[in-house]
Amino acid sequence: MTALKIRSPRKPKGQGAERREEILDAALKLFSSKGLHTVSTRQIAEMVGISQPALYAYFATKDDITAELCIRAFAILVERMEAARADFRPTAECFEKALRVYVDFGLQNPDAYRVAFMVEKGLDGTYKERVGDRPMMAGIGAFQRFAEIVGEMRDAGLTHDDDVQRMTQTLWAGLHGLVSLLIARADFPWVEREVLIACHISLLRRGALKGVA
Amino acid sequence: MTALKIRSPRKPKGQGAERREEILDAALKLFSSKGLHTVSTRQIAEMVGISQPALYAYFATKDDITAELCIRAFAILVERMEAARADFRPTAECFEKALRVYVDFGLQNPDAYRVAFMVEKGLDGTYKERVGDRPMMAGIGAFQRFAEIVGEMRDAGLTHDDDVQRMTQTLWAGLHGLVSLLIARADFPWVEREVLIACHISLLRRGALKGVA
DNA sequence: CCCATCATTGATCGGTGATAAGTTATCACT
DNA sequence: AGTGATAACTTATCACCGATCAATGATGGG
Repeated sequence: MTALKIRSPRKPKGQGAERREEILDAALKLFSSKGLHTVSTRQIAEMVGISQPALYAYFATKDDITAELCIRAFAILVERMEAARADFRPTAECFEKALRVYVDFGLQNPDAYRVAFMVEKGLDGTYKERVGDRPMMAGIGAFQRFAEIVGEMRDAGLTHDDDVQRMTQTLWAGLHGLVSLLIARADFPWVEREVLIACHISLLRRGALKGVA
Repeated sequence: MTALKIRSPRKPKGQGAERREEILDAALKLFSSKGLHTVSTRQIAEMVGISQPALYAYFATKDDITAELCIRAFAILVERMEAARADFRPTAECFEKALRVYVDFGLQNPDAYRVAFMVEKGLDGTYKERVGDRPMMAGIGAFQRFAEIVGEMRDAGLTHDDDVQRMTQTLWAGLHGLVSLLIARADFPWVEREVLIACHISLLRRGALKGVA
């Protein structure tokens, strides 16, 4: 019988279909500890336990690996933003809490954050051509969740700026600056971290909202 | 005569001592057009008109070239910050102008800015060991000029926060976020750039200063 | 005129991302 | 069991990278 045979996945030497996950895990681990540029495909392959060319069966390019990690990082961020939006009401307190969700995400997932927002993508556009703008689309997705929250604040008449996109981009930039600097320049003589974060978020809140000086 | 012979610079084939400047000029030009990672020492050498190993007579490492460019760029920033401070009076207008000096500098020297604040320095510290923190120190020099301006605003009783370091770090993070994202994510669907900058600076000003809602 | 000096170079090293061709193992089907 | 197709993987290799080194060649001093 076997009227219609479903192609079953083979698992010859390694764990088969999980191989791709193993590669991503190894890559993220290595990127986190050694930095993106200093990690080679051979190192990734060695950690997975396969030969270096074997990677290219799952990813066309090294950049594709980082792009995939980037997309996943954004997915996590989207998840958290949606959670934050679930019990959101347009108040200054909720607003600050949403900003903190972003900061906490970045600081709790510094590796993912690095890959998502701090990776240098060549100016000539070769990266974009090869990898497509899927990572960018994922980023915009996360951004839009944030925009929805800002939109609710605007609708409640609490924001200084009526343009949601503009205000969201500004706030995002403000948050990203703090997170990226804390991650990339951990050895800078920062003021105590929690104090700095609270101070920064307060500043953004004062700058964004009306009548909460 | 010639009681004391000054070592006269030799100019065997090229222009001698100016060679170093030529290298820096070529490197900056290439970095600007093609991005930091995709430019090779051979390309730099070819543009200067010398062989690739000849570079290493002037710079110990490729990173040293970028570091030198970075330091020079920040010298310019310090210069601009001091110029901004020269005719600075503790008003909201002057304050915004100072913020804009930083943003303009970053956008006009994206490669130097990258090297100073956005380049991934392997967490193992190999980069730092080779090149030192001279680029970052140069950046911090500019940071301190900025702190002086914030200090004047505080002394005039215009800031929300009395702690100058804390406030300066917060503002710096806010500015850095905008600059670094505009540089690294140039293809993001940003609101019109000038508008976004103005909006961002206004937000930071509202968040930092009292009674200028 | 010769020599010491030093900027400069071709050759080369280990390492990189990526490709091509060949090998092995598993499958469907007889 | 045997066969062909194919997926998974490997070895060998390519062009290029940053960096090093012995050799080259021009220069100025004695």
